[in-house]
Amino acid sequence: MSSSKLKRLKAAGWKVGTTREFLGLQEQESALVEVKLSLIDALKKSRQKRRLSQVDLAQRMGSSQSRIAKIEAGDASVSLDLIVRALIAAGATQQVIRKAITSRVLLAA
Amino acid sequence: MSSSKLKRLKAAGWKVGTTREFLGLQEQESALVEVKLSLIDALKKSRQKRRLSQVDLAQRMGSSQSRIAKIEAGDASVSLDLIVRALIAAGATQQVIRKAITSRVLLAA
DNA sequence: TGCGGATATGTCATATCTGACATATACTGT
DNA sequence: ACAGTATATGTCAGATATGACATATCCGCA
Repeated sequence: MSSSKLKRLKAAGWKVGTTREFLGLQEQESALVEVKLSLIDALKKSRQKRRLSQVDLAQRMGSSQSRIAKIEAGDASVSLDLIVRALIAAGATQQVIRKAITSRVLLAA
Repeated sequence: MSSSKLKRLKAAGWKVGTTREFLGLQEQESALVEVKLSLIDALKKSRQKRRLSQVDLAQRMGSSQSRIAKIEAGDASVSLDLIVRALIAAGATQQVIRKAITSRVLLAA
């Protein structure tokens, strides 16, 4: 393939490399949502393992019970930052957080 | 320790359980920053490995070159959501993202 | 049945984040 | 020196996330 044609294709937004080397926007969003959900799952477990109420956890991280409830409910208004903050405040270790990152879309290899 | 005293201590924000079972707010924030920085490092590597310019990556994820630059510069205005979105758009795998999560504060075990 | 603790849901003013734009700087090849 | 490409920095209006509050629901337990 000529260099100029390649340039035009890239400019038009085409994936020039290997098929499926990159995810589309929709898939990217799915991957992010799955990562969030798996972290939320880990959060619930961490909090319960430490026997913290939502109020306890909220205090530890300077938030409120209602927001913790929204985090655990997977509310769309909740950021990844907040989820990870909650995990940290709940005493989750590096290992726990790492393992919790899961996604069907974002393959392991 | 009496249950009522325990309650008062908890109310006052004291760590009642094992010493250092939980991090203070300052440490929590440090841990989050370290996680962000290590993910940013992985992002730079992923992008360069795929030979994507900041403009390329921005297009893939519907953002702008200047924002990518700010992400990679560790700008304080950048959310964890955006960092992970960028990693996904740069084609980082689950494994890469997992391994990138690192923090001196947030110990592995 | 009623009480107390825990969790859920809705709303909102404010704080924070975002893409876009302009512009600057850095590096390469000619 | 200049053109082309990549990256950096500052700004800002609009979008999104946040803690706080009120209130509802759920679940033992006396």
